[in-house]
Amino acid sequence: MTDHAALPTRAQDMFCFATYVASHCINRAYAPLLKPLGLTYPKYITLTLLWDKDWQSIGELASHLKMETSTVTPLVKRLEAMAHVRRQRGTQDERQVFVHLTASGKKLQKSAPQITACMVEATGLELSELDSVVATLGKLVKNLTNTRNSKEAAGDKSR
Amino acid sequence: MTDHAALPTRAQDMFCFATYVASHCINRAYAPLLKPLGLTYPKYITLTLLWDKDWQSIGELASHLKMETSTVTPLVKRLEAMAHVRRQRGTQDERQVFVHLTASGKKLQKSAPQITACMVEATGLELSELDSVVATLGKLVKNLTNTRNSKEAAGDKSR
DNA sequence: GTCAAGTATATCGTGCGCGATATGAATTCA
DNA sequence: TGAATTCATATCGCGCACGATATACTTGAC
Repeated sequence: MTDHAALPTRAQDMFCFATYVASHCINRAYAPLLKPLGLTYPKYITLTLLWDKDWQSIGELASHLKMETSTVTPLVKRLEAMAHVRRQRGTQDERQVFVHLTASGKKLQKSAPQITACMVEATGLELSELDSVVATLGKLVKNLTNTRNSKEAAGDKSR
Repeated sequence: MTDHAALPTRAQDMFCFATYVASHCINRAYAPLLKPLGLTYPKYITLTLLWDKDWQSIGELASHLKMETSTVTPLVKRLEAMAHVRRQRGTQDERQVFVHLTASGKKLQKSAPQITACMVEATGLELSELDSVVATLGKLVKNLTNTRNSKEAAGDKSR
């Protein structure tokens, strides 16, 4: 306990480390729940986005996931190989590829509430605590993504 | 209103999704700060653990990172290839491999405070908010790892 | 129409991260 | 002592995730 350092130096005290570790632990906790469905967490979360809104483009999905299209493209292809989604070139703009659910992809949604309940239960945390984490991390993500693109987007007049 | 109705269904509202996305955003934010040092975030966090305590075994590092040794082994080998650490078989127990810092590995520690400050700044969050996230995710990780290894955790220490 | 610039997705190489499996050392026990 | 078991690490195959680059399509200037 040193009082002169406001910023932590040990990995254990850093929010980055905590998020990094938690992310992998959550992934591992999901694995046994998703395995019976033949899904991984990235595949599952992509389906979740499509359950919320079907027919999204690769770019749209990547934007929600905060990921590069170079990650989403093969991910969607694997989902297509499992026949859960289908890819279709846009008619208006042929550069775009729209992803939509098949019957089997829609069917998986029925398993979601059970899986969510399982995960919340496994954390051993109150819903209020989880909500708080979601809110704070949401702000963090917003700020990190904003600062990345601020050079081009925002005016650089102030210097 | 049942308890079930209180659980979110949209990906955007789930703590898993929030943690997943935040983890990758943090990784991306670190990249430009670590690139001048030739490091990635997993390499950096491993060095951080060694700065806190030098001469740790592969298993010890894996335990702190909450990762499999199959992940840590090649990670440490890459750090060794960069001459930041050296691996050495244990003399007492020759199954173990101890990792220790070289001069160049120790030297990198000087960059850490600046990097930490940069990251905290980039989040745009108060230290109290970050501390809160660390605390809650810490409990989450503890609970998730406990349920996985509940058998061993029960009465192994008493021997 | 044609050329230039911009956009959406795809491809490639590298670095994680995991489970399953292998190898060799240490420990237990018959 | 020697066989069986346990343990620490290593290896392998697969699935992400990224940046850099390529390709095909669209838009705008002329």
